[in-house]
Amino acid sequence: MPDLMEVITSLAKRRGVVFPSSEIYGGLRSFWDYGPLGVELKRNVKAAWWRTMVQLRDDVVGLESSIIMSPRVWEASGHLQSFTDPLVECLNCHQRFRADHLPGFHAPQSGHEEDESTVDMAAKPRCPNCGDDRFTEARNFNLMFKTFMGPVEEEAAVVYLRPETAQGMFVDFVTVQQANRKKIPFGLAQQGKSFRNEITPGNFIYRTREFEQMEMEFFVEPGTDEEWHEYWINERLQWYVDLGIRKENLRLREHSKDELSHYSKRTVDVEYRFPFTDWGELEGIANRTDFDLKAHSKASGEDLTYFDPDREERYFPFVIEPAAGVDRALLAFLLDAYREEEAPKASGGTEKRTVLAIHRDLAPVKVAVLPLSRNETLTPDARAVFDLVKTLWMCDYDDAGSIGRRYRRKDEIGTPFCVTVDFDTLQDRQVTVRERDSMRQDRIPMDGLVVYLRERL
RNA sequence: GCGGACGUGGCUCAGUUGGUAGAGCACCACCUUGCCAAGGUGGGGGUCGCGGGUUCGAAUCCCGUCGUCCGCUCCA
Repeated sequence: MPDLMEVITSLAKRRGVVFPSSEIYGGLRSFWDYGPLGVELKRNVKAAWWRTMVQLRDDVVGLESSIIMSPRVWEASGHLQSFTDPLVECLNCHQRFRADHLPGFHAPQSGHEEDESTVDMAAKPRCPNCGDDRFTEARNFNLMFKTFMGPVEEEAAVVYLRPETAQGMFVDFVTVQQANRKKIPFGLAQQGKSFRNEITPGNFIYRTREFEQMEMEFFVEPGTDEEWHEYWINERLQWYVDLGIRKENLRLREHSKDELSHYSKRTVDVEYRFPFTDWGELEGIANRTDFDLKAHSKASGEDLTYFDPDREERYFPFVIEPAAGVDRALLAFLLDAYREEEAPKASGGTEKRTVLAIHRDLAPVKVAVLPLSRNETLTPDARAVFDLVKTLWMCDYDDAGSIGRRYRRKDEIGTPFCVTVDFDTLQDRQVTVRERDSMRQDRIPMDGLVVYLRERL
């Protein structure tokens, strides 16, 4: 098989799942649009997450905070300082490095993100590539997108697009906790867009500058945080398994001390075996301790502690955060579901069959209604079946081309069930239901179709 | 941003030493067909990424720019 990423990227474009943004202007690097099937797929990924993380639990509630927040949020959270990478370029070979990753480099004072600090040459860091010790000045590069609020582009009106959804949940913690009478342990869950001006985006929708997150902040009593951390690590790994990702393509990876985020005490990633890298992160489960609530308390002057009625005292809860990327999860689901099989051909021999064996809950279209041929005697019944089924599931009506061709088209986009109306239907009021994975066919009475499908969807 | 490769219809590509664009697949219509990518006929679609330059003339040469892929780096 040719490179799987190319196959998936091409399939995504061809079938209107995902394609480059602003393409008529040559595209815009690292931005992507979701077409009709992509939207459905993405909505399904998010819905599946919401269902397990919010709907099926009594200790997690939802939130939708704004993308642009007070700039003071990002000062307090540490993102203005710590989301800044000091970059230097080797004057000899022009390779670029994070200055603070070079041995012997003295990190510049962080502060205003546009400062250019002088590199301490006395320390003599060496280029890891060519060994030269001459570098450009360190340039602080903040990963947050900046924009201006109000009519005048003045410094006072600078605001940022959020680089994570989490801060909304910290800032709103007390309000939700009190308004909804939540007792610890409980969590706030949120899905939404985040923005990071990554130095090097790429690999299709794996790393983009505009992306969607699914994050949950779980507030717990200090001392129980490590236990809860373990709990959520396992829950989150299982979520991907339950949605059909093969276990051998998943693993957990512990962050080393020096790669921990500025807010984290311990982080474990759920990783997927992406084709373009050995293992790539799908989701990070971090123990954020009481870092954020404390920081916001201090910066805002508001008391963000929690009163524990059992212990009869106030404290800052610890936070366990499973933070997943919607787009890269979607990519993993696509990659893992893609199959090329040999299927028997009518005229003998076998032929390639492309199947997206994606979990039913994620499939963009659940049912396709296919009249055996485009024929006005079949149309009324076929339309009637379509009009019924579409009220319950995303449904396709397709009468263009041969029946075999249409089955293959539906396989390629992962439609789990095809309902075929044929000439016998006119007499026996039965339809053929064909299942994607097994290619099994059942003859089902039309008035029992919904029950049949409901049992399998 | 640096090094390397590359940008021709929806997809995969061809295009000879510069002479004003082709194929297969896909798509649409009609006919035929009737349960796993069938056949026939007809059809739509490309200012050859974009912008300059050289030339009588450029998809083919030069410059710039945008974008893609692989490395360096980063995270959801």
